[in-house]
Amino acid sequence: MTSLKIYNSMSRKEEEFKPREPNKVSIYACGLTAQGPPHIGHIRGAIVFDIIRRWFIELGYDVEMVQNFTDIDDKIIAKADTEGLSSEDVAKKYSTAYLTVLDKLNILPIHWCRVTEEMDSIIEMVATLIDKGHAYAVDGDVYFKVSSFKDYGKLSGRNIEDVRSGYRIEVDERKQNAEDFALWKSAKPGEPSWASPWGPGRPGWHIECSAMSLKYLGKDFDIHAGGNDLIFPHHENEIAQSEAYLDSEFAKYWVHWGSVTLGKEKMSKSLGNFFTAEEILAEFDPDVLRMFLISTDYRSPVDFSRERLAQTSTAVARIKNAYTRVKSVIGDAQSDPDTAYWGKFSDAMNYDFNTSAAIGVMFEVVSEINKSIDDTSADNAVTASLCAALVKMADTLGFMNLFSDTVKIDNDLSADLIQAAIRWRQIARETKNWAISDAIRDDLKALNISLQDGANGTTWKIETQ
RNA sequence: GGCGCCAUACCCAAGUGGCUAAGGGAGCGGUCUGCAAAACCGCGAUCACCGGUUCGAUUCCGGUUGGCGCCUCCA
Repeated sequence: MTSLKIYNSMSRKEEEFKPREPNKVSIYACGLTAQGPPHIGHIRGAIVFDIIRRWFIELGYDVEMVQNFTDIDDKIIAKADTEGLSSEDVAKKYSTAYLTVLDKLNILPIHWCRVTEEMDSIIEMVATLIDKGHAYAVDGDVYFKVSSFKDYGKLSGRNIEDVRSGYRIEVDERKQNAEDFALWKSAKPGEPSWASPWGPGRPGWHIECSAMSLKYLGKDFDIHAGGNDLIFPHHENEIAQSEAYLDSEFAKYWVHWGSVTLGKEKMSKSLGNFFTAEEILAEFDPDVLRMFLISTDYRSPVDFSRERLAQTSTAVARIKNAYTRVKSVIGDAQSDPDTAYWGKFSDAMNYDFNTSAAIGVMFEVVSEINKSIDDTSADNAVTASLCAALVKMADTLGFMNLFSDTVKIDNDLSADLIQAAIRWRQIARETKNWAISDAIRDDLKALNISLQDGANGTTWKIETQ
């Protein structure tokens, strides 16, 4: 088997994946701040790490997958004011919305953690950083002293001077240097707060991910993932505080996915140019959304539009059509997946999860299947192995509905009745009784069953949507 | 200004120095067909531009042009 290559943002190269422990992989993916409905950009992240994870499972790894919710921060407090809810309820509302969407999208279960439930480990980490001289407390706030960490900027390619000169917002004068960032923020009157050695307050944004990933995955865990907009400052700061705390390496591989754009401009909550996952899923099948988002390399930006999603629907229908047609030829014949195509698919996935190429292979299989349907001399055993390869590929990529409708009815009396109707219609056709022939087809159509006449006989499929 | 990423056909998009530059959508022509739908066959790319390295560059290096992201909160 060829080895798995992963693009590591730290080295900016594809590297051979070597797990910390044999056959085990630990992944931490930065989650979201639960302050608004999840949009397509969030969904892309979820689907990217879901596919990475499914491929590790396919390769035989035990996968430990942790993701966080930021359930307390400035924006949540602000949102609580405008919505007339508590911060806690705001966080609960939007984290639940995200979980609901993940469920619809067939995302594998995740080990969730939440900032408000991890205060002890966060406070311990901040205290240790102060003890080690990497942080200082001022008036109830705690800041990380960036100049105390030699490697600062190694992920994003910046140095401290770059960061200082690029600093555009007003600098809090209590900070020793502009680039220092908050580990702990004191609470203003009326704000939710937690007790700490520096007074009541809440964690800064970056410390939570360090504390939670280290708590659940341990030092030197395998993969730290997130959107590429998190590289600076979030991941850079995580590295600084974590490696200063550990005196050793934090995570081994850094995986960053690209943004979703709208008219080439990044979709984001602050710009307001986003589609929510909910509204898109009301219009399109989850498999169509998944297919759309993974037909571009995960590291590149992907431009979102309903037109492109509609094109993807057509492409998805091609796969469904091939499957339903071939099923009515080969029936339930079981077979091992075709090794040549599966090998090609694996090679694609093993090279930094090249889903675009992998999907290309799926369509090559679809094409082969379609040819075999019209070819009366085709070997059904070969066709069945192509079909098995297609199903395995779709499962591996996390598609859920491509084949389910047919499978459901295949095991039912209905399938036999449909076949009977097709025979009656064939008799009508042979006697050129088009009225009866079309009536049968129309009646089945009313039941969402469509018929297709081919050189090799008539096939049927369930119409979805 | 600093730090990065990107440029492949009408649109989307893969491409790990050498083999016909994958695949999807749209289009055009044909086959099959009572009609319909689906499918099949055929048609299409001097790989943004200019240099360099190499026997050989879409691929590596430098520059130019154009686009995008991060440097405030972002997935």
